Amino acid sequence: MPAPVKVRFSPAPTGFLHVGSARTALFNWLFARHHGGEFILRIEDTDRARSRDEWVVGIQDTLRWLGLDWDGLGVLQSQRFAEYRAAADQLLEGGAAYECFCTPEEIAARNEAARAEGRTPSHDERCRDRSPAERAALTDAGRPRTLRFRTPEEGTSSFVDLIRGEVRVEWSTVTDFVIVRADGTPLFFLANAVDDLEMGITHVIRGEDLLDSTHRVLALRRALDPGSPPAYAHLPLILGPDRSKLSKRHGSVALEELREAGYLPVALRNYLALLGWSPPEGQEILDTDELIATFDLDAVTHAAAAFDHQKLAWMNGEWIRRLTLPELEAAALPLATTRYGDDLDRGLLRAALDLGQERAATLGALLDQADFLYAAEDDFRIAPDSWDKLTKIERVGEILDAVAAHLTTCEWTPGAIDPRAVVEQLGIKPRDGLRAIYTAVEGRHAGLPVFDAICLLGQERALGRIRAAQARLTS
RNA sequence: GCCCCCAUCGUCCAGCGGCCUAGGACAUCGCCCUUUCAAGGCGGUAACGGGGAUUCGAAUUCCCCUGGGGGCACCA
Repeated sequence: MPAPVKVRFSPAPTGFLHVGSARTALFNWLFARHHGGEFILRIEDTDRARSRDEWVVGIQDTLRWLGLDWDGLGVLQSQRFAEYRAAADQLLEGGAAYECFCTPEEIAARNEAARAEGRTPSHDERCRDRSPAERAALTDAGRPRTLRFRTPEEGTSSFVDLIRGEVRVEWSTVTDFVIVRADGTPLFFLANAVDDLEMGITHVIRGEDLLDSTHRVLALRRALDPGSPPAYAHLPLILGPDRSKLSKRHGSVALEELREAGYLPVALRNYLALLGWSPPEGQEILDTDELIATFDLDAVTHAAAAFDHQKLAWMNGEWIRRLTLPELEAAALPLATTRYGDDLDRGLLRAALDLGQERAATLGALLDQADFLYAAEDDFRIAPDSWDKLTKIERVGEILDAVAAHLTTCEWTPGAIDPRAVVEQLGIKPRDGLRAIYTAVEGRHAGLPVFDAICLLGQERALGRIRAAQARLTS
């Protein structure tokens, strides 16, 4: 029986969760769930200066919202410094690591000098073989002291990546690296290797930006433990639409922003899963059970993928349409209360969602179309570009007159409110004439089906808005 | 500069030596439907970066070039 799968998602709490990390979390989660294994959340907050508690909370909150539940309580590396210290001592005693007395300033100056002379900047490892006497003298002189891991001077490092196959690099191009800061706190390499070992992580699935560092982590791991290290799989990176590094400049890349814009977790999981992976049958729309059932690291792409907001929006629309009305209402309620208050009219919300469901790409866009229902008459505003369009409609005054007349006399039920006939009597095609009504009543030239919208709004308010438009037109 | 990874339509993927006159999806264009805008239906445009090599046969294998991305921290 193969060892049970155990993976971890290990973000640094230095900011919000963005689509790249979210995709990494998702792939780890899918892999664990597919194999019936464990998915651990490990917060890598060894850099106390950059880590913030609020980001720890924020990342957990976003992960829960995304639907990626983790097993166990979640681990904070900042609470395990004693373990890392013990491991560091072990490495120092065994000679795998050594004390380095170079200051950051000195190293920077040497690199600068190297560049000036046209040489490749590289750590010179001058502290590598200092005698005990030298070390004592430097310590007595009050020099700061870091712990550096000793990498091989020659030979080749190689490991088999689950996605890319064998990856190799010459040790001569890898310099010794710091594993304990001068202040005694551990760095990523140390904490990472120690935790993966102690937690029994079987598979490390992470971004390709960490590919080169794997050689170093593996060397450290070997110095710590003779057993088999975890298998590694490096995911292709997610790029911006222009294929450059993904950043704020490219629009919403923070999951929280997407959440606020009204993207559905199920749609996000679906879209993110398809960025760098595809199921055997090639379907585009997959629910989470299907994702779990068909996910396979072997099918992960090798090349970086560009993040495409348009496709995400399309997919989100697909998922909005698949929701039942109660599900849609539940999904939209948090955003709706933010807009309209906690005591908003739920019946009105439900009716608006029902009318808008088949056309919206995001919950936010859907609610944009509902704003006119919640606007008090004093606050009701018509979008400038929409008003502009209205004024250009031929015989718009006559149209508004006719519709107003219809609304004063017609029965006030959903089916009875239908001004198409009166518009047609003017010799105007309903298609062309009705555009004005959208703007006058809904404040925008494109929105919810206007007959139903008028019905929801009520006779007084609907007529009031049409008359206001007429007045503005003649003023 | 050095090291590593990668390379099929604008974008995301399929293709894993013959089934490819290269398939699907998003986007885009046209038509239909239509209570605006959408959604939906139908149809179209659009790609194997270049050069060698292997082979009866290459998008699929190998090499070089080019291009893109990543790494080279007392960040992770």
